[in-house]
Amino acid sequence: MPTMSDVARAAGVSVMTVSNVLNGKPRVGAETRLRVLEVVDELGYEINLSARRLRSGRTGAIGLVVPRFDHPYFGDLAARLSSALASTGRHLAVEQSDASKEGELAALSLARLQTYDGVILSVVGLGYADIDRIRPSFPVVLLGEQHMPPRFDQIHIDNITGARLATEHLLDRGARRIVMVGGGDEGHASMVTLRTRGWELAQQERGVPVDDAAVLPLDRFEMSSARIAVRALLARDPSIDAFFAITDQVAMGVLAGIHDAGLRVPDDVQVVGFDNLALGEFTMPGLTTIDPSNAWIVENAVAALDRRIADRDSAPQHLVSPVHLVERGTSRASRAAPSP
Amino acid sequence: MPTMSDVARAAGVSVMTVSNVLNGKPRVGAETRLRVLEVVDELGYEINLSARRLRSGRTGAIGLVVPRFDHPYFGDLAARLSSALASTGRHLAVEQSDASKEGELAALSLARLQTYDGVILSVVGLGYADIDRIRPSFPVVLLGEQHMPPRFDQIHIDNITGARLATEHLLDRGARRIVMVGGGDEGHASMVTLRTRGWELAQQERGVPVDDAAVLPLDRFEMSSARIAVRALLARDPSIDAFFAITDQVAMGVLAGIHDAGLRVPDDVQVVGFDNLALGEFTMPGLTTIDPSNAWIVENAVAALDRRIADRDSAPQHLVSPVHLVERGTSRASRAAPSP
DNA sequence: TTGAAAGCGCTAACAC
DNA sequence: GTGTTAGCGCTTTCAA
Repeated sequence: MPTMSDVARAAGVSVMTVSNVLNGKPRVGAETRLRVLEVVDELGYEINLSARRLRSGRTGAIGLVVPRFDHPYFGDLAARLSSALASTGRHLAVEQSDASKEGELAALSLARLQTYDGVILSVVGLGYADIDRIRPSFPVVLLGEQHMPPRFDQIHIDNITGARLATEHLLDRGARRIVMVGGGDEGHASMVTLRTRGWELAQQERGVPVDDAAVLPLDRFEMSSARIAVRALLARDPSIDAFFAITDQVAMGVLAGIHDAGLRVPDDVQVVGFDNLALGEFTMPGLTTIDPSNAWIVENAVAALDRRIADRDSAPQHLVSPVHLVERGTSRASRAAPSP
Repeated sequence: MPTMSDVARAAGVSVMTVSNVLNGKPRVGAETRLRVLEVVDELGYEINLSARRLRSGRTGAIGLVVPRFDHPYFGDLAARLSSALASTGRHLAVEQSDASKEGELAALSLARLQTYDGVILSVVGLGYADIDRIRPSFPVVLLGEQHMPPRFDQIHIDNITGARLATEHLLDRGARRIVMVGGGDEGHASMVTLRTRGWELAQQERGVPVDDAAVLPLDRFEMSSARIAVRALLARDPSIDAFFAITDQVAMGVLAGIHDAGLRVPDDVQVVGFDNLALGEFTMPGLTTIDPSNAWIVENAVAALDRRIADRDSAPQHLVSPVHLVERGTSRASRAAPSP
């Protein structure tokens, strides 16, 4: 495996010249540059990023830490981030925080974070203390709703507004008994707590009494858990005429549960999700949902990270991404024909 | 940011002793070990992985390179791999090969691969030449059907058998005109070519004439492309009574297209997919599909990689993962009632 | 425009 | 059981 000195020797120059050529430094003769590049090609030389990092600090790699690889929401986020970074000559590596919790080295260990120039960290499921251990000087942007040390940049989704839009929409379309699937009060600002709060607020504002029994908590936000819970609930309470699912994935399970119960969507029961996964266009009928503006989130996360990489002491930003309702067929049309 | 010498100084020992403690080397006094660990904790020391890698070669990180982050098949694979590796004290970082093609440094650049102890590379969409540039000594396991330099370990899915099972199943259930969605002949052993071949073989064996016009090629294996193509096709050819979709994601689009055309599944048209995504349990009706045995693939990929990391000259293995049919509601029941 | 020296933080190899 | 020495491959600094 050739090193920079091998290249230097073969090209008859010093290692510094090779380094300068490879880093695009200006003060190199055109002829020298050409010769070096030829030798690089010839020997198949590739730079050792560990050595570069040890000396200079940079790697060109950005990390994204997500709860799970197999959740489509994070797949979408990662793909968008990857494209955004590729256009600036960097690249993305994605790690999962869930699976490694048991290991000695958490995905959050500084050791691992340090291999990146900066990290975007989805804090779903992570505690304040986990995050507080991260050295303040390390460039991190947090994604998520939890209350986190304010010294970090953080981007929230406007969960309350989103949940409110969803619930108001269902009320507008004639729903009278809306079950909040995956809801609850976790005692702190979390996705679950906030979306449930939005669901409550919308009802209060419309003068609809909020029934705590209409919150259907879920152990895990998986399709199968939701399906089973919804099927059982519908069997014992036929008055339910709508579901607000805490995520689109849960909504998929809700749709299946409704189908299992022999009911029709949206005629018997209406459904609204949250996330606007690509998938939602392809359920039958299409899933009405809340769009959390992933493009906006990615754009601002990269900007915040770049700002922090450039200046580690810049004031931390706390941003809230806009949300909007995407109407499809799982909720009833107001007057016009429903969209496909 | 404290270094190992800081720890050594504070603990009144040499850096080597600190290193030995942190690496769990046996020949360290119990008292010394304890003192070192205390100081590590106190200073918040974390090892510098770049330095370790530069010196020793290992990082504890395994790379997985996939075509796209937002394809659920790879999400599933990544999650499984991550768990498998976590149990051996290592961790997984996932990179995307698609987005960076335009960049100077491909995801395949040795520079980037080198930051891992070993890499599992999904070769969908990558060319022979791309892969051939990888230094033979670097531990890589290839995942995919393309013809690749035989010096690499490679794991294939048994695409022909899978496609055959799918097609035979449709024939068994009374289908007479089966469209292969996403099929084609790419002129070399690729997922597309092989699955199409299996579809042909099954028909030939049953004495059903193979109609080349029944291959519906797709630019991209996305739900929306499939949906549009299927809708259009059904409009002009009502004799179609089944679709074999090249992937489950395509199958999702096929189901939507059939629905758009006002036909019912499985009564009017039957559908079989390929991948056995979790999603397939939640379409209505559930998606009949081919299971490519991801658990088997992950287990064997890790084993092959470990073998190669341990001995870079071990003979390359070419493995074929078993496939089987998963019957759900998009194909007709033979005699018993259909599963949910 | 090019090069020599120093050292980033760690561990292999060997001494004690 | 613990310490010393050397050096992984690169870039920073400074000199030529």
